[in-house]
Amino acid sequence: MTELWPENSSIESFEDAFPVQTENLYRELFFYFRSQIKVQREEPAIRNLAIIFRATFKLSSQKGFHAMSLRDLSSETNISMGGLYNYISCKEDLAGMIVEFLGSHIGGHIYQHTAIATSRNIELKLDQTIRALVYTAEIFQPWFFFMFMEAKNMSPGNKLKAKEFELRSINNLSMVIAEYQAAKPGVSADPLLASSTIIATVEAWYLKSWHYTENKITITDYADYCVALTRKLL
Amino acid sequence: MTELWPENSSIESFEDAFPVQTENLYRELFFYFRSQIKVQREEPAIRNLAIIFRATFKLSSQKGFHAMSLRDLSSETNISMGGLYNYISCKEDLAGMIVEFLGSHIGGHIYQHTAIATSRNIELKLDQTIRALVYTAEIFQPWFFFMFMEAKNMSPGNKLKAKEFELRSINNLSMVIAEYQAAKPGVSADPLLASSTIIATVEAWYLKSWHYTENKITITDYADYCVALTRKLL
DNA sequence: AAATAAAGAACGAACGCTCGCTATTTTACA
DNA sequence: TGTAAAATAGCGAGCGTTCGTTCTTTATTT
Repeated sequence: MTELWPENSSIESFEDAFPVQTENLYRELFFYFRSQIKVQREEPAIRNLAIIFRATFKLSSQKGFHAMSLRDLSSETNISMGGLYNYISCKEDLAGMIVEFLGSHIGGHIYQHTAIATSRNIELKLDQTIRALVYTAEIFQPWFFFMFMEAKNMSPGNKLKAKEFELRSINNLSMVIAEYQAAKPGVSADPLLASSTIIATVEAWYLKSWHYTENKITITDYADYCVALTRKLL
Repeated sequence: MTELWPENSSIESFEDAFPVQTENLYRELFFYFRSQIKVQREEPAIRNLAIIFRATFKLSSQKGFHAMSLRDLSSETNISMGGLYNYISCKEDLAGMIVEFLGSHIGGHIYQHTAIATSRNIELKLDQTIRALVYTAEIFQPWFFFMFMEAKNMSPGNKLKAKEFELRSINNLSMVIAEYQAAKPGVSADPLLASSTIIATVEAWYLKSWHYTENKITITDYADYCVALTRKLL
């Protein structure tokens, strides 16, 4: 692979170009929350944060965050109750960290990174905006799933953050669609309804991932489909 | 309004024709579960079942079913702890009744009622299948929302029922789409991907109802949009 | 008077969370 | 470089509280 994103539109080139690398995810999370995490040594902290968050995603996707007890989390992670509390201030804060990190840190990168890079060609910009939505949905699948499913059960502050994150993705897409429509006079679908269908289709990827793996639909298939869908809609 | 569903495609005519009327909903629910409900006198039973189920939808949409305690439910309904247990056998059973009643009783009617009635004209059949999905999503909004959001947190048995219910709607739509495509040789979109986008769009109506009320999009607008969307997709 | 429905105190289990303690790693000095 | 001291990380029993559930008592309806 010599060409880079966005000229090369594969998920691999997208991942290479994306500011937050999967292998550095929990390193970044550690530094993001360093002031509120009691463990200061990098080596155990990053390792345990990865273990704790992955276990949280697993357990809360199985039975829901509220039904997951900290004793469940303790035995899933092999970290004691007291050990867990070196990384979180309270249970609700664990959900808060997920929302905050996805919303502010990762979300901040998503919109800077994708559309702007391809602004010279509006067709390409629209395509790659859609593709970036699908790819981030894939790369951060457990994060998005958690955010969608648990948002309504969170504290008001965290609930607000989750809602703002979703609205940002809708508005960002609507703007790109409006820009596309301005450049193509013949096209005049309702941008709001169109973007809500597109977003819902992207969301389906991480909400019903079992459905697509069962039917052997790959992320590449799905990204291509979403791009084609968008063209048909507008 | 003289014409009846499906020739008249408004939600009002759909409701008139639908076997389960809103005003009789909790009467039907009472008789469906009569054997396991301790209160046998109709008057208080139907009244309290309506109060209990509506409060369950309200509270669990606010904080999640698991986080809703039976003391929350007791004070929301003004029914004592002991009183609640005259209507449910345990808390999980309350979720089970919702899944069972929506899946078996109401769901049983949905597919018998809609598509078959309009089988003479495949275009009309497709349109009215979509419309029926949107209208039932509207009429039973709290039920569908609950089912979607709480399914993964339920007992294995209830989880299975919820999944079967969703698969039934996907399969039913896929069949109608396949039938439509067979009659229109030029059309050849992937029925699975198309139906998953359509279902996701319908689901968006009851999952993000706040979004559509904020933007003053009515159920009629949305049903029209979904029909148009389907035509564009295939 | 008999039967049914509603009430709410009481129970054991499980919850989030704390805290005194042990184990491990780093630092400081020889 | 080796070792004692200091600092950090991890542990898990136990705290007060709240949970789902039960059961006896009271109120209401037939």
